[in-house]
Formats: sequence, C-alpha cells, structure tokens
Amino acid sequence: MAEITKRSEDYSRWYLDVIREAELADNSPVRGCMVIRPNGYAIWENIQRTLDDRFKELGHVNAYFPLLIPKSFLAKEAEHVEGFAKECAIVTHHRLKQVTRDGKVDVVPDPESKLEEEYIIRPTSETVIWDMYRKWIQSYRDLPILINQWANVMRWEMRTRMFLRTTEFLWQEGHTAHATAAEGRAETLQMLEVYRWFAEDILAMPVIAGTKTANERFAGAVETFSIEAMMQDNKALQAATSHDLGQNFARAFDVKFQPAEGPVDYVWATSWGMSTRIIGSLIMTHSDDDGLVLPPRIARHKAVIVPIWKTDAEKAAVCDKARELAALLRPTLGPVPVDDRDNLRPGWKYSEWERKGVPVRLELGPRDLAQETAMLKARHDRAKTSVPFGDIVQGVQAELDRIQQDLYDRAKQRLLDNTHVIDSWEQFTDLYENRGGGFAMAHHCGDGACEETIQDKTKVTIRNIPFERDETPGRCVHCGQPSIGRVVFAQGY
RNA sequence: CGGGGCGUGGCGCAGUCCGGUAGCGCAACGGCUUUGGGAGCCGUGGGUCGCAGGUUCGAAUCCUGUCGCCCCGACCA
Repeated sequence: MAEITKRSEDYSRWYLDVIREAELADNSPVRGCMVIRPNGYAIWENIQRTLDDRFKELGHVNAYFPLLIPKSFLAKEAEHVEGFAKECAIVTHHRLKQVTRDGKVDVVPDPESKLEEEYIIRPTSETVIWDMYRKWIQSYRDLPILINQWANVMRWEMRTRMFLRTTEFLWQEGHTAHATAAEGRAETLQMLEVYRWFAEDILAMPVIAGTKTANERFAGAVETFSIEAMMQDNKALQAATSHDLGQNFARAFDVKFQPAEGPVDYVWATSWGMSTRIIGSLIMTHSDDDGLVLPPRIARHKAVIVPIWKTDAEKAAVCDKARELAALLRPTLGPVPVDDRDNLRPGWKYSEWERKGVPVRLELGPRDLAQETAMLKARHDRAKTSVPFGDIVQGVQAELDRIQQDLYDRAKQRLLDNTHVIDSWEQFTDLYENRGGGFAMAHHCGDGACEETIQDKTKVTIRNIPFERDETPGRCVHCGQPSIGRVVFAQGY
C-alpha cells in the first residue's frame, strides 16, 4: 500500500495521493480527464442533491441543452469569444473511415464527412441557451426564467490537475433572464449567497465573498462575484462564481421583451456555477497525511462499524450486535457499513476507512459487548469516546455535529491565522517570498495594469474585493496611488 | 509551446554510468500460527524492460527516432 507523501515535502504529490488512496478518481485515457470512482462520485451526488434542493426552494428549475455548440454562436459576444476561443475542442467530422497502413487497420475521419460548420464542445452554455431564450421570451410575462443545468463541459487547458482543472468537468450552470437590471443583480447576489452557505455550512469551508476585479471578470459579464477559500498550503481557490451578465448576451442573441410599460428592451441575464473543482477544494481544506477527511454533511458514509473478534462464537455475537446498531443508525445516517471481512485485521480496516475519510468509526469487540458500549472514534482529531448502546443514535449524531463544527472552526482559524494586513510593498513581497504566503489584505489603486504588474512580479493576484472590507482610504500597496479600501490578495490555484 | 524528470510483473521501485541467463518490496494464491491500530513464517504463480529501428556473438543497459506520463512556467472554474 502506497504511503501518502507528507505535505511538507510536496504538496501536489500529497494531494494526488489523497485522491488515489481515498479511491476518488483515476487518470483516464483521455488527456487531462479523470475517471471519477464511486467514492468520488458519491460526494458529487451529495453536492448535487444539496445544491439542487436549495435552487428549487428559490424557484429554479432544471433543463438540458446540447453538448455541441455551432461555432458561429461563440463568436456573437465579443469578450466571450476572446475568453474561450483558446481552449475549445472542435468537432469537424461526423464519420470515420477504415484504412490499412503498414498492414494495420486504423480509422481516420472520412474526408467526405467534413462538417460545413464545425461544432464546439461547450466550454459553458451561455450561447446555446441564449439562442433558445430568444424564442422563449416575448413579454415581461415570460420573465423571469430561472433555469439550471447539470452537465459536463470541456475546456482544453494547457495544464490540468485532478478535480481542480480537468479538461472535462462536471458542474451546474444557472442561466436566468430578468426584466430589470436590479432583479438580475439581486439574483446574482442571491446565488452567490447560496454558494457561500453551501461552502461554509455544508462543506465546513470558510470563504471570502466579494467582487472580482475587471481583469478577472468572466468573459461577457458586467460584474463577476466569487467566493474564495484558503487551502492548507495557504493558496487561494475560487470555489464558485456568480455573474451579472447585464444585457450583453441579450444584445448578442437579440433577446428582447415588451415590458409592462415603455419600449421593447433587451432582457437582463445572470449565470452562476459550481463544479467538481469543489471536491478538490474539499480535499485540500480538510484532509491530512492519513488520507481524506470529509465533513459529515457531505460524506458518503457518516459512520462505519468495525467488529472485532477472536473466535467464531465472538464473531457471531459481535457481528449480530453490529448489524443491529447499523439498523438503528440507518434512519438518520443512511447506510452504515459493517466491516465484517474476515481476511483483514482490525488495524487494517481502521486505516482503510480513515483513508476514505469516513467521519466516525464505531469499534465493537467482546469487551464492548460485555459493557454494552461501543467505542466511537472521530476521523479528524482521533478523539475516542465510549457510547452506551442505548444512546448510540444520539451519541453518534452529537459527535457528527461536533466534527462538522470542529472542521469549520479549524479551517476558519487557519484562514484567520494566515490572513495579514499588509501596508507596504516590502511586507507584501516578504509575505510571499519568506513567510509562507496566505491572504494579504492590502490597498489597491484599482488599475488593471498595476494589478497585472503585481501578478507578473509575484504570481499573486487580487482574489476579490470582499463585501466586508476595511474601507478606510489608503495608498496602493504597489504603486502608491490612492485606494478606497482593502482587497484580498493571494496566490491562487 | 519552453525547462526538468520518468516509462522494468497488479502497485512502488533497483538494475542503465561500465552490455553477459531480469531482481527487490508490497499485493495475489496455498499452508500453519494469528486477530482491540496497517500480522508472522514457509511455499507458489506472474514481466517480449513504453514502441520502432540500429550497433553487437550478445541490449533493460549503447545510438537514432517515436509515443506516453508526471512536475515547473505561460492559460484557467
């Protein structure tokens, strides 16, 4: 069994080891893509279920649009083309032809099947969706349209990284249409708040919500908002984005409506998304050198029972009791596996479930049976407590609640400990060169060129302009020009 | 696309400089002893050394080409 490489030695190796050891994903034969294994997919399913419920509570519905986008669609919104043209997979033919080369059978695209207009494999769906919205929207009575789509998309990035930046990834993308600018903006902010809630309350991952700078804005948006989390190596990770698209896409796709009063106008749009990248952030936020650590609210299995025995008689008694307890826990926790495999010793099973990140382990042996208690062990801090059989349901639930809170508190403390108020360029460079980096709360003049220079010099970017920020005026940490408030800088993934 | 590294049983690696019958650990399988934190001993099976050429009596090893993967940079959710 491969050992998980220690974080201090090589962070990216550690991160990949956790993914492999926890059986979350494998490399696929397709460049930059991954095979999501059942353990990883179960996490994604929980993410889907939780977010989807919330979307629906807020009046959204799901729909599905095509994978392939006519090439011309992408060209309709100028900034959108610029943003995505460099990373598109293109479908050019619709048929293969068998050929024999050097005695070997091969297939090549049939030249006679070349498409008149190529298709792009969607890097995002704004264009196909807005092409349809044109047909669906006539009057203010057709608005708002609040549609979400669960789908795969492809972006041919130069460098890929499991979960964080795969060529193909899964996500949800919400695309809404509204009658007024204010309504569009309200929707954009509402959905960002959903993401903040999801990251913090469900994933136990504290984030900073704010506005992206113009440089970092989504291609085609008038304003982009993000939530930014801090990983264990002090780098920042954008966990979700929400975009106010203004009337840009409506103009590009000619989507007009008749308001209750006044002349025909273009509709107002938003889009917002969260991807499988969030699983990467989950790993890098909570996991340790023994493998994956999952917050209970997103874990596939909340608890596992490991029975311990010496003799066949003990095995029968212990396993019977284990299954009885599992049945008791099932209504509140879902399936609780009883690991009764007889070819493995308990120690092996412990470390295996730990690697997979199961939040709580119940150990049950002859001694426990005699005392009518089970030994309960928490994954993240190894805390061990004895719980009477009679209190098992409440006992486990209380421990899961403690774990959920503890993971959040721990991550929050780490975020605070590694967030620094920075007032000079010397402090700034010192932080990233010598003191391990983190979040720098510093003044910035707001000039895009200045922002780029900082990035070129230090690889540090403005993550966002936090909603809750120090608005005492000051001077830009880099160029000294006046600033109206602090922004959050960090090295990003 | 630039810089670095690596392709050897299922997994992790040694062997390559200096050519000479392909090895180690883990896993698998069988047996006995074990079982409250990754068990021990004995035994068994499994590899055209990424691929294609070349040099040589002889190539994992040397030469040429080629494919793939990983890490760093540019791109990015």
